[in-house]
Amino acid sequence: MPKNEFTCDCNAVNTETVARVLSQMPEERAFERVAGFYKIMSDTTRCKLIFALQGQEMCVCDLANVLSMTKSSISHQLAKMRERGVLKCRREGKEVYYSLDDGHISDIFSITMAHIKHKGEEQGGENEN
Amino acid sequence: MPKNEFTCDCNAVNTETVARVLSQMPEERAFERVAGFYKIMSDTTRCKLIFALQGQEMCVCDLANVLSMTKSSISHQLAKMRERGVLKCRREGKEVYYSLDDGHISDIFSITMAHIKHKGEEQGGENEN
DNA sequence: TTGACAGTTGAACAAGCGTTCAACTATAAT
DNA sequence: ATTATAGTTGAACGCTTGTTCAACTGTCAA
Repeated sequence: MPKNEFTCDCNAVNTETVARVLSQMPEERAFERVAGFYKIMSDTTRCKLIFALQGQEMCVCDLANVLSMTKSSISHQLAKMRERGVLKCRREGKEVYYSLDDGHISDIFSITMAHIKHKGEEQGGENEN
Repeated sequence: MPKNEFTCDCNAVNTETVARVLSQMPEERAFERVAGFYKIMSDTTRCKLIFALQGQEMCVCDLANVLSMTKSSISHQLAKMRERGVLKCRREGKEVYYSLDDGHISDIFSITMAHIKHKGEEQGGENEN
């Protein structure tokens, strides 16, 4: 992503507004963190994993059963979520148990779930894999 | 996405837990909606647009200036967000003004921003485009 | 009508991503 | 040691996605 400094191809219309918003804009890094946070929750498989792990820890095998997916696929996603600090894990014998590592995740997830339920079926997404 | 019914390649370990979680799982459609919601916020460009539009409506040209990006690129993203019900727009002369169409978006966005700020620099994402 | 500017749109391209597959490690039981 | 099961990992595949480019529409002013 080159993300040049001046790829903008037009002049501002409301210069005051532009200046004000520009002065309030957080740094690039902040947006990367927020977007990254949302990205980790932007997949149905990972959403299901978060849902399943609300309430108790679960091993890979059981999660694979709940989601009807292969251990490999689940493991890849769990690793990604762990890297991001969303999940933590501990080994117990042959099994590795995963659990939510961050209360905020569960909170935000619940809020969003409620929001979605509230919005209802009015238009729901058609094209989200 | 084939998403077969029985691609799971192992037996459950804690059958009770699996059964309980399975009985509580929302339908597929619900997860698609939640994941879709997060997906629309999982890109730095769109996060910046949401941030910029908290407080006032703005035209494409001004948004392009704030983000230092081309009108085309911005327009593509705005269209996507509008389709999803995140934004609404109105034309005024030559300009088209966009604004947030959903208070929940702003709420959840703010909560997440605060959460990210709270987590601080401890590990921040390294690989999010 | 012509020109300028705001905005949209579709095709194309490259980068990113989720699942699959196969090979691997780790633990436990025989 | 051998076997079985739980889990991980990297490469490969195909699909998705963000930006670019060029051509287009819409509005206003001269």
